[in-house]
Amino acid sequence: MPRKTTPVLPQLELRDACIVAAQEVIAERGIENLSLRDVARKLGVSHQAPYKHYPSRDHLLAEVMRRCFRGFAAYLDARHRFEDPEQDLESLGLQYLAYAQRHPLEYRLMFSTTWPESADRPELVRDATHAFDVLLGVLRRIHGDSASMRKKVELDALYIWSTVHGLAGVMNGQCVDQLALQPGVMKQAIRHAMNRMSIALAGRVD
Amino acid sequence: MPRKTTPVLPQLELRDACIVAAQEVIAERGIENLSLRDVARKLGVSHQAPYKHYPSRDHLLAEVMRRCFRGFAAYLDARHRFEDPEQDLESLGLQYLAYAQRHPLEYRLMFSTTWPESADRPELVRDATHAFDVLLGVLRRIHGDSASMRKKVELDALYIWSTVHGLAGVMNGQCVDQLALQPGVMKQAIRHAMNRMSIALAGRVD
DNA sequence: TGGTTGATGTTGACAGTGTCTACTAGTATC
DNA sequence: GATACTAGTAGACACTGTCAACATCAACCA
Repeated sequence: MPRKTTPVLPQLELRDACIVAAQEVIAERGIENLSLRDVARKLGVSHQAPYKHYPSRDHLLAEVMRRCFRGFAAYLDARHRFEDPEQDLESLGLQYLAYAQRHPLEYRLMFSTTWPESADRPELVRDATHAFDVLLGVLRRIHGDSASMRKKVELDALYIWSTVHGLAGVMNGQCVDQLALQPGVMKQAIRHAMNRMSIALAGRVD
Repeated sequence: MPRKTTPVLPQLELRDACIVAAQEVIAERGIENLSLRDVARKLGVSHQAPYKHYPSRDHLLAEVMRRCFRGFAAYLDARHRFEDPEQDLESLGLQYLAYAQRHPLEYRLMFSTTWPESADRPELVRDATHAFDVLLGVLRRIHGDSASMRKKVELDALYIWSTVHGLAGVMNGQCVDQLALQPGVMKQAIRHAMNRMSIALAGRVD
């Protein structure tokens, strides 16, 4: 007969502590160098202790990713809101880019890491697609939510996501430092790309 | 006194064979599961043999990446050329995306993998930035190469790169399958984004 | 009350990994 | 022929993820 009581505190503590320790290790040594044994050592427990809470290293990593997605979603939701949906869209884009710049590690973890196979798909997906859902919401405020507009909204959402996501990737990718651009170009790049995007969205497309 | 003769064939054979085997392993099991010992086993040599040609696993990986960049550059250079620079730009973008779709693994390896620290920087960088250089070249044909235009060209190059690169990332990312989009949207997404981008580039920006 | 159960932890082992060292065989140069 | 260098092998090391077998201990039920 399974125990029906809720687990007591110390148990939850280790489960959460694993996440925090894992994030620290990732910040110090990178995602690919994350080791469960490091996490255990950092917490002063045996190398098998984390296995009582996560079936495998990948499950732990998946949980870290899920929390990143949640943090990212919360960050986007905390953006400056505007009545005007066009302004709100810009605010959303800038907030997206701000996150990518302030949390490059988390951003890389979310969008440049092969998802662990063991990832708890439905849960992870829900958190992961939140940014896109927000984007869809803003676009619906612009284009309306009629059936005829639905496809258009999604197409524009993909376009915007591509540009912003691409910009984020380019800005903290490894290549961009090596490009020997004119001075000041990188600083202007975001502003310029956002302007171009606004022009694009204002235009008509069949 | 170091030997001055050029190395004979069999030595080069293993050096190159390591790359091919590594690419196979990556295709089968993914980048993060690439092991030098796998490579050695695949080639029927001892686990230490590859070390005679590459100082470390990372050096081998860097060489694989370099060849990917070269193949990518060649693929772009083999695109359909147009007299009209605007058409050429579109051709370049589509070719870029075609590569990303046909060689998702290589694309991921080049743009979503942390570069090995041991990477032979100048060599790798030269091959890695080729795509960007081509893009700059096309834009110079449009805007001219005057000093006053240089910054503008680079800004537009970054914008275009972001959009195309972002599109490629979105198209073969892990998230996009989970978005439950309207039927047919994904197929149109590239066309739509390219159209939007053309509109953006046709517009004026200060 | 005492036995059972399940959660949480430990230790020890295993295979697999990258890499170091020490060795062998061959070959080009002096 | 002596020497030096290259390309390869074999063994060891520390590290990894993970499996299995234990130890505790609180909660539950007879």
